[in-house]
Amino acid sequence: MYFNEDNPEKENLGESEKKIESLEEKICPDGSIIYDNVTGEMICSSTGEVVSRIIDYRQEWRAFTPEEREKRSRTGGPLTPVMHDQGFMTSIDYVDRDASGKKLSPRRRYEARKLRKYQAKARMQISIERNLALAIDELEKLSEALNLSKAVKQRATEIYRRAIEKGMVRGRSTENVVAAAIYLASRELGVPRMLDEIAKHTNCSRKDIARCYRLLLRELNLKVSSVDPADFVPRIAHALGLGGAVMKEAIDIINTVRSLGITSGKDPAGLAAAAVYIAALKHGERRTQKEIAQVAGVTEVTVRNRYRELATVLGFREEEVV
DNA sequence: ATGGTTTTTACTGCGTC
DNA sequence: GACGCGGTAAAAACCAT
Repeated sequence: MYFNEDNPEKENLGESEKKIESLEEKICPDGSIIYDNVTGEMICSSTGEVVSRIIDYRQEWRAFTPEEREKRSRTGGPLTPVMHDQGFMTSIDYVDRDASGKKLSPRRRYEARKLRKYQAKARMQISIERNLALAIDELEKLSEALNLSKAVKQRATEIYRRAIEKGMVRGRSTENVVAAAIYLASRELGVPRMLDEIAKHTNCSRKDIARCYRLLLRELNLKVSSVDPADFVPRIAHALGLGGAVMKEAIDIINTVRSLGITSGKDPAGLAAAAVYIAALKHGERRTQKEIAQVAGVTEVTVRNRYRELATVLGFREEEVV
């Protein structure tokens, strides 16, 4: 069992998501379009042909509170000033005397103190910026390897920034936190990457990333709804060269089964894998359990177990379809 | 720390190509 | 015989208490 929050309802989506939906209707009136969130292709489920490639209209950041919205809008002047001037770093002596050794007046002392305080803050800012720049480098490389969308990248950056502002990176490897941020961001945006997949491209173990991910959730007070198994379907089907019709079928299977309680507590990738297996069978495009398990990131055994459950619930028998 | 649930690992038998 | 599939037992992983 991976994540057993049980939250079947979809988060309501932003304005721009609606734009995509209306686009779907325009192209295919029966609504049977599948959006492949890996390639960004729209696929007609009846013919399986790629209808169009679309770009992601969504903002690459999300705001949960008005303050955040304010903070993340990039129009207008920068709210967190970046210090270019190294000369600004000249430290102000902690002795309350001026250059000639004379004691400062109370007024000037106050000002000096204020300046020191501001300077400390600025120094902090700079160290954060420097670390962030390094992290963004790593993040860029990783998301390149993982084919991540801009939105996910941006969100991951935001998450990392908040993590570092909380001082969470100290004592942890940057790579680890970056990986966790990416994992978190990809889940938030409904394009989940699997832990193993991320771990494969880093020097971090899956466990480390998972631990770090949990920490991020806790420290930043973030809440992520459980992964929708259907989100995995396009990835799996695509990797096996299966068409849109099979994807649609698999998603249908998941949706009909969703309410029956079989899904809770189970690895969503396993369920998606089994659904694709059945869907492929139904369409006479058999793929072996081994193949599916491999691309889904689960074991054959898990595929089998989910398959068995699905088959009994759906009353599915292989002989029925040829 | 402990227990309960789930996945993984490893191994076996059976049927088919 | 190799391969796909189904099953099982024991280990490992995960979450909650």
